[in-house]
Amino acid sequence: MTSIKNELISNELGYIFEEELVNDLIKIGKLKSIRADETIIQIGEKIQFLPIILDGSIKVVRENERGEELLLYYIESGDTCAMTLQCCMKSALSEVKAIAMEPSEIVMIPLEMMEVWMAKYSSWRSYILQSYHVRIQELIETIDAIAFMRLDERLLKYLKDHAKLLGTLEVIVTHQQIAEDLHSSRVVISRLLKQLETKGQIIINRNKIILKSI
DNA sequence: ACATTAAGTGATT
DNA sequence: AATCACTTAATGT
Repeated sequence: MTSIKNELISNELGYIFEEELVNDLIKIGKLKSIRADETIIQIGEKIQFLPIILDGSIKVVRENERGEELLLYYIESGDTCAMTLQCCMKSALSEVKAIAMEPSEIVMIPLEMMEVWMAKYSSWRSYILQSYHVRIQELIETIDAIAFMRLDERLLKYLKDHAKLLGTLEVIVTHQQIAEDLHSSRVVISRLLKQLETKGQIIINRNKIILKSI
C-alpha cells in the first residue's frame, strides 16, 4: 500500500537519495504535520530527531533572554536544519527556535540513524555535507545583511525573500512581526515601509504588504 | 456600540 | 534608528 507518507518521501527525496535509503526513510521516519505558525523546536529543547522538510517552509530564529528574535534563515522542502545537525552530534540542546511559515509536512529521523546512515549511504553523507554548506552560505548572507546593509535595504530584502519563499507578491505580516524578525522596532519599520510605498516599490495594507516585483 | 489590535505621527535621545 | 506617548484606523464580538 502506498501511503501519503511514502508518496511524499519518495517524491521529495527520491532524487536525492538512493532507493534503499528512501526505503529506510519510509520505514523509520515519522511523518509529522505542522500547522502554520506552530513552533517546532524551542531554544533549550532537547533534540531527539533530525527533521527533513517534505512540504511547506520553516523559519529559523535566534532568541535572546528577553524573548527578542532575529530571523536567521528559512528552510524549505528537501532541506534539513543544519543547527539540528550541529546539535545532534553531541545530542545537545537546540540553540534556535523553528516556526512553520505555512502548513508543513516533515519527516523525523531518530538521531541514532545519523551515524548508521553516514557509514552506509554515500548519498546521505553528501546530503549532510551539502546541507551544512548551504546553511553556512545562508548564515553568511544574513550576517552580511545585518552588518553592511541599511535597515531599509534589509527590509526590502526581507519582503522579497518572504515573497519568494511562499511564491506570492502578497506578504501577509504585521509591521510588528517584521520588526521582530529584523530585531528592530515597529515604529521604525512602519516609517521605512511608508518610504518604500512612496517610492512605489510596495503597497501597504493592514496585515499585508504587496510587492511590485521580486 | 465597544474593545482590541494594527498602523501613523511628532517629539526626544 | 530607537523609544515614548499619543492618535487614528480597521476589525472582531
